[in-house]
Amino acid sequence: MARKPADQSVNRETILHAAADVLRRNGYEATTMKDIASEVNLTAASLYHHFRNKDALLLAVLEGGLDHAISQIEPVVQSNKTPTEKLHEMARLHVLTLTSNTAVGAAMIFEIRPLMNLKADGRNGAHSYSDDFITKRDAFFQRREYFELLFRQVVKDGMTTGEFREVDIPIYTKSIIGANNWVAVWYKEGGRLSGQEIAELIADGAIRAVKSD
Amino acid sequence: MARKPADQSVNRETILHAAADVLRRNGYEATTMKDIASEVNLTAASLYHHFRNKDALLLAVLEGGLDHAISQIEPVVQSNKTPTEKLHEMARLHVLTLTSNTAVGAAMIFEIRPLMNLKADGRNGAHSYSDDFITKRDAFFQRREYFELLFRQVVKDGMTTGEFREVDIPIYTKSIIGANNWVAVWYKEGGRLSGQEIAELIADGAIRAVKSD
DNA sequence: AAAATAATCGAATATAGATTTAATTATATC
DNA sequence: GATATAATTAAATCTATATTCGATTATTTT
Repeated sequence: MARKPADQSVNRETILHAAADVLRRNGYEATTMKDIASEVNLTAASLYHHFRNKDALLLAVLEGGLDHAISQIEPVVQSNKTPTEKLHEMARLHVLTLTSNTAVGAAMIFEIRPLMNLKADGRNGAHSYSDDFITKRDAFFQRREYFELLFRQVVKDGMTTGEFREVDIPIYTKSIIGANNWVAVWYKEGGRLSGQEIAELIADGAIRAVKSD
Repeated sequence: MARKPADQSVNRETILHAAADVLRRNGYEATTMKDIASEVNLTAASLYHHFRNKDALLLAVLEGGLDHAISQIEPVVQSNKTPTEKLHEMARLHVLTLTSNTAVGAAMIFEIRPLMNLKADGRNGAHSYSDDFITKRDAFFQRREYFELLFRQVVKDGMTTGEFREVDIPIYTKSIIGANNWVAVWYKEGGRLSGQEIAELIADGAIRAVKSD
């Protein structure tokens, strides 16, 4: 057996989905190429036809997740709603994103640290990361800051219009995002509340925390 | 060289502190015994004199962190303050715990998943976890639930007294804890605000989210 | 229907990293 | 001071991966 017939063949997207799933279960470091490969009925070796290496594969998963989240939030910021409405909708969509794709959601949280603090190898014989990987990693973090910036902007606008009280913008933005992100940690499908309901409740709380008296 | 003179000798506590630090930087999976050993000028082999294995060592760090957090929160719950005061103080102390010990704080977040989803080895030749480890792991999670329960109880009390609006207790508790926990992700010493200030601000937000109108 | 390209695999390579073992030296106890 | 125990190490072991390589078969292009 070598190349599989067309209908059993696997494409990049399929691999990314599977990888996200494995990542959610095991985390960055504990995820093996074999784990991912098995998920799509390939061997580890075959993955290297689709991705340069493990780093590249896993980073691609995170990029996809972040892009999706941003694509949800961005239009809301640009709409002509009030800051209150915007913030509510943004928080709601953020949580919804996390509940509907827990794989990516959890990755967005748990893989940050391994990515931030790349093992300072290089001296010892360990694999040092490719330039390409570092570049993409940095771009990922910039985009992640942009995501947060979108929230900050709306909080700021709300303070300007007087809808929001005078809060410390970075702190409150991070609090809101933190509360949202935490959902990815505990949410399990089939629980008492739907993703929709949870998103709504959490968004309500976010607004309450910043609303003027 | 074999046994070092008394003043260069290392004890269990010292190792745990160092381990917490390495853990914060690298995370559970990426932390090697050598990493920890170097931090206290030992060899990896020496660690096995103090701890049965890597699992036991790392779990000990988490246990210590959680115990400390609980020891901070528990007295507040048992005090005769109002629920509003209690919740504020609990959130404040929780955040303060995280900023003053970021190592443990981050561990409490990032090591949950690797611990929850232990690689389902056993079939293949991989090391399966010792019974002792599993037992301690489970105890850790139970204690972690207890920590959350303390918050839930106060939220519930606040609803009873009417100080808090009718919120969904689990969701709001998790939101508050999530916002708090997130601090461990972004907090860096020497930033614009002190841990004290940050803790205060976040606690304010937590109260606002649940306060009655 | 050749020729080129894509997708896959088994097997080989290389290595890091947990754990074990046996030896060595420092403290403690008697 | 002799004996036991504690702390440490270097070296060996063993295994799980990541990654590479060459061969093989399926599509696609010409």
